[in-house]
Amino acid sequence: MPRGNGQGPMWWHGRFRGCGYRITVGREAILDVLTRADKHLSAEDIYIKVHTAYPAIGLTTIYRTLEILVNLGLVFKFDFGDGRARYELAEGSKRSAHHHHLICTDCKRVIDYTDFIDDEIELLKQTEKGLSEKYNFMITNHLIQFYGLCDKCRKKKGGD
Amino acid sequence: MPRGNGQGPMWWHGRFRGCGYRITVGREAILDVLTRADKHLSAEDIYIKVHTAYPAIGLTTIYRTLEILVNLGLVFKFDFGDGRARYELAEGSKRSAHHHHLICTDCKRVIDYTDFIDDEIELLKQTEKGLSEKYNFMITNHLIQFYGLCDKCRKKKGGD
DNA sequence: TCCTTAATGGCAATGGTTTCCATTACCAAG
DNA sequence: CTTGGTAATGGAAACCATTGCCATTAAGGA
Repeated sequence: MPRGNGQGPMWWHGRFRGCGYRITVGREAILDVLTRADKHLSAEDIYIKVHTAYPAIGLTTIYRTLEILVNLGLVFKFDFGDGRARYELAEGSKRSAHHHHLICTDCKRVIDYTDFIDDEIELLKQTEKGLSEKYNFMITNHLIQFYGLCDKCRKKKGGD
Repeated sequence: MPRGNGQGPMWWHGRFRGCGYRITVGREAILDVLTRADKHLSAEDIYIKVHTAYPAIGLTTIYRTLEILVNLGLVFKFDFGDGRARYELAEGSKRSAHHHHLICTDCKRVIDYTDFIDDEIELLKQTEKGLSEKYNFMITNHLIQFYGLCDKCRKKKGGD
């Protein structure tokens, strides 16, 4: 069933095999769900979606596969503060242009934004360069999140 | 015992009382530990330190107090990816100039850096302004973290 | 097709954090 | 200085996302 959705002939197979990982039905299903999803999903979200098509696949496999994907850099793992991790396909795969997150600390809603990204990326590059040199750190990734109250929660809280 | 360490006459008492919270020995001890600490502590770290001076204070109280402090904006809560939250006093209190974090994904070491902060803050301000307007979001806080391998772990992994 | 071994699934275990509830102790009022 | 209402507390149990364990299954090279 997960035939790549016409989105290219299993772009990740090579990367997977190259690292000695086998291609399995479960892994294809998980990648398929991640590819279709246009927003961050929790492990359980993914489990539920995969489960409808492949009831045999267990939650443990979801976690194990996600760990591999994160390590391979194919998937990003986020913590939005509600106690469960969220996953989304790294850019370069298909969907999902590079974006950052705006998180409502009240209702936990998450907004992806791509505005201002160019300037942010530019600064990040410079900062990463400076930091790598000064601390002899090999930077592979970054996280930028803004926290606050979304419009709805602002109103709920009364006025400002 | 926690007499504010001569660092000012309980700067947080007013803020606390103003919100209807009572001043208790446990809370003073926790604030004291946070004030002395110059790095991020886990709830358990704090518990252990508080516990030596006040064995009667339980872990539950640590968590409850930290939650209040975070809500009041007196303390920041971080997730460095090792399964336990870290807390540190917000700037404006005493120590801790504004800084961001550099996290080793291998050994979980965390480096605080203040370099480049000025440029980052400048850009963040602009971005926050733009985002607030566009999404009608009241931004109260931000999180910037860089992930990668620290010098030691780079060597361990073999060269580059 | 066969065989080695990675991958899997179900369930138990883990561990940080939260909930519950009876008890304690702030602290404003008298 | 007492008193009383109620927030705060602690200890243990509950929670719950995530991980470990192990016997079973199946990828995929030979």
